[in-house]
Amino acid sequence: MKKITIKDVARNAGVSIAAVSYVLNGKESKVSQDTIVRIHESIRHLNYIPSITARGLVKNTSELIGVIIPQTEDHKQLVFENPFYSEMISAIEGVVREYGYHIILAGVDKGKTYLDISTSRNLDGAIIMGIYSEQLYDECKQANIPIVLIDSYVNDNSFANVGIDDELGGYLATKHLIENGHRNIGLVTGMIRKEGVVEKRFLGYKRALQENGLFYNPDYVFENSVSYVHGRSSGALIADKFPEITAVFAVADMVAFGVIRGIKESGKDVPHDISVIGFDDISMAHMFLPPLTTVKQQIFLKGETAARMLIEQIQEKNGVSVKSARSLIPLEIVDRETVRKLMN
Amino acid sequence: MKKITIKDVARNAGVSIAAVSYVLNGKESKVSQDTIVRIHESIRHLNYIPSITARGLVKNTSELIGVIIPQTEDHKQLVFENPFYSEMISAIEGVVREYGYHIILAGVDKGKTYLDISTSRNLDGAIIMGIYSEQLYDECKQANIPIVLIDSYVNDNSFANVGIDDELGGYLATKHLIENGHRNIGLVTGMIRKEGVVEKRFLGYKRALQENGLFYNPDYVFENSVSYVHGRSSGALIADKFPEITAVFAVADMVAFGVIRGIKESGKDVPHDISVIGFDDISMAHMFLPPLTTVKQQIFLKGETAARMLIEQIQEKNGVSVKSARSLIPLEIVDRETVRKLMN
DNA sequence: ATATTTTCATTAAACGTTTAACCAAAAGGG
DNA sequence: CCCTTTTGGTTAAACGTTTAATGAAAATAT
Repeated sequence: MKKITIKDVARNAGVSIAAVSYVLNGKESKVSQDTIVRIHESIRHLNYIPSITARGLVKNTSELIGVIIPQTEDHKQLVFENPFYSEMISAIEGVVREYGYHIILAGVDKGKTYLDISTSRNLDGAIIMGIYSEQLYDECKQANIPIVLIDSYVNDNSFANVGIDDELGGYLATKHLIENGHRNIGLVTGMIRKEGVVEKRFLGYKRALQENGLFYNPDYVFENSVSYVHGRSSGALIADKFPEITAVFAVADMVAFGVIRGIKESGKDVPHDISVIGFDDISMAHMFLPPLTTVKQQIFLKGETAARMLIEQIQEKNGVSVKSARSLIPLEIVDRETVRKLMN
Repeated sequence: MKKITIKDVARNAGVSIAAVSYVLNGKESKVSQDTIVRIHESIRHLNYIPSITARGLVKNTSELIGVIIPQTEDHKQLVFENPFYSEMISAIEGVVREYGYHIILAGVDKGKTYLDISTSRNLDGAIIMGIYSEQLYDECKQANIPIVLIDSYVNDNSFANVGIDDELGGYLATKHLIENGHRNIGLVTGMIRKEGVVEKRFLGYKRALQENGLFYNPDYVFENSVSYVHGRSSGALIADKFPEITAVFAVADMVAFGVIRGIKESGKDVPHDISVIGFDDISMAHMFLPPLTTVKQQIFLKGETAARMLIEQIQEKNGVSVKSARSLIPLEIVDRETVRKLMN
């Protein structure tokens, strides 16, 4: 089955391919009403679909936007364990679709990849989430296409940015626990790297402690990975060995699920014996049992915002005003059933 | 910043662009050792990255594989609520990446879309999941690229296929409940459409009932959508109005989560008062509380298999042997904590 | 030494578009 | 009626590759 090209349409309509191209591109001033309809008929009749590839070659576009997400440790897979990413991707896809773009998923491997795919595929733009590597950013600058970063703090203002106030989030979470009468509060967290999201939350945790005259006890921070398993073992550990801890702040909902599990496995109850607050409010949070109290970041809005900012950049790329906007999505505690008010 | 093309490399190395292209494509027999290294040096020095777009034009490829997934009702978004899809995508991405492909996500809209994106983007192949529409399949045939269907029963053998034995799954689930002493078993399900996955599971449910001398009671099937909310309301309904029902089979884990929630909201306990079994074994299933007893389909393996089958098809596309393979991923009950053995 | 083959390189066409440049005919202006 | 503009159209170059065709020089065979 031969592929149908613009040439076929032109022949069928008895015009030049330029004419066809013009109507395809809405430059209808260049062609008469008559031929416009003739061309449209031919298109419809032949079932012609233009090649984005060919167009891309000359216009230097791809109608593709890259979504770069973290990979698993072994670099074999994208990090999809955490629904956080899926939800955001879903949001992103929803908006770019409106504009005729498709998204292409990719991870960043050590060294290689990003610049590669960006230039070899002629991406029209990219959204990078949850990654902070100077090297990556350098590549991005070279690639020189519109980019928006999600949840990145290492940004010398070269890129548009959407994120949340993680420090505030950590603060709010911890304060919420304190307000409910808790004094010995554990923190279950991933690796605390300078300038990382997790570090900010950790900082917020400390600030809340201090502002409320509580002592920061390093023994109460359980630092490993942002994962269910780490949560689970920490939960068990806390329940078993730290009877004074009455509440824990988990830096992500997935971690919180693990913590709760661990606590229960040690024969204690959430929230009766130990309260738990999470972070993110992934959709599973409200489905979980008990429904998880957490710091809600509007994941969907976040993705949407990023996508819109990107589109905007792409569209004004003529105007070159690569405004480095920064959008902060508001945070909010959603109080469900894993935090108990301590009366004493 | 000017884009670096093969031409630049050629000039820099003092050879023709053909020579460069040959070494790029591993046809090194066509060029001497000497120049090979010179060219490689130039490539490295100029930081040259070939344009997949341009190559695609002439080779009629894109190194892109389409992953088509269902959309939400309003057609605004891809269905990502159910982690089932994310997990599969993750698996798919993992394998196609090995071969240098990227995946591009798309939904199918009424009428349009699939054929469009397939031909306009020159997809090298596509994986279609969870969709059964004759129209779509017709389009696929026209598109004439390698395709593998996941979880589809309407297949006249034109396409490769990976799925599970859903009927058996439904059967196993139900039998498991029966073996644990349950006689009045509810079914919470999405719309039962002919030839759909859900129908098969329903059929398995009925068969298990019959084979064990149990009466099939239509009042016990709660049919609406494959969603948490439907599960939740059904769970509540069952707990409230159907005291004789001691176990329910939910056609998906997400539904099961809802059912459990609904039951608990009505003041009953799972599994003490009512047992629940799910289907899929998404990763959340083992994290849930109580950990969900479910029919495990190896989602990851499923995605991987589909991807491998697709790659295979793509690679032998010369040999034209578009073998319409069908791969069945085995099923297995994983017994966790939501099914209780009834002693009576 | 001649004929043949192999090796290494180049040229140019092709892939399917877009778009600047060009042009003829028609329309409008004086 | 001539000059200018507008309208509706075409031609051809360009985008960055791949690859068939071609050919000159070197190697091998006779």
